[in-house]
Amino acid sequence: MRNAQEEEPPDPQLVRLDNMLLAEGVAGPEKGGGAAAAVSAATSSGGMSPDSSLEHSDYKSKLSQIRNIYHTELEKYEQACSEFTTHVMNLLREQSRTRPVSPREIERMVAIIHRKFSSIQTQLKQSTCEAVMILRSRFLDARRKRRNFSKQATEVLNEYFYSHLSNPYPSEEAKEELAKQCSITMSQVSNWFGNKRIRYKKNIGKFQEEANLYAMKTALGATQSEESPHTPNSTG
DNA sequence: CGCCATGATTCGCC
DNA sequence: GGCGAATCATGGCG
Repeated sequence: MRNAQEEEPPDPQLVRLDNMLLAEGVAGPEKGGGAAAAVSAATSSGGMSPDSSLEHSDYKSKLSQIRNIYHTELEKYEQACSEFTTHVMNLLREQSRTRPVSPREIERMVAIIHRKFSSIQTQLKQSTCEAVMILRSRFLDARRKRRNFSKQATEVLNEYFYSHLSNPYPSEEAKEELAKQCSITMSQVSNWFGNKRIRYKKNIGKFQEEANLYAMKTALGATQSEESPHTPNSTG
């Protein structure tokens, strides 16, 4: 305890950890709001599939589990820190009967103790962050759970894309309609069109066959304007 | 298993 | 906030 005397600025690593725990709703003020905010932040761009509410609540319960552990541990450390501090103060008080103890020395001791305990807290924060990251990658990274859309959904999307090939940018209303028809979210519709536009542009030749197919389909749909029960086309 | 298709995410731009 | 581009990670087929 004699060394480590120099004043260190706030550890950027620690600040980073604090920010992250706050963002994840682990270190936030209260339970419900924090976790919900973290989830909504994590799903801001990619909509979650509608059937993921079960996994979603699973995620929330696991996150609050992590949160509880974090808080009890943190509280334990803080309590231990203050207990140890008063203990050392008592020792110093005893020593002051036999030798001079300057206020500066007391100050220094307290600072050293706090530094030690805060380094322990940093470890706690680090492992908590790690746990949250693992949880997130398991539950919220939709890339790990990608499922191809149904053939019918892809058909609906392709029909729109190729019949609006000159301007394949569906409006909000159109996206909503497509999402409803395909039983997917609007974010997924946006993702699909984003991917489709860039991939179509990159290699128009590869999509020529597909383009012709859907051009023909819409042409047929326009002339027939009705579909018989057994034809596989679904121009609606 | 290797390869490509595909849905989702990230980053930079406006 | 939406978009293009690059990238990630999985699905699916041979």
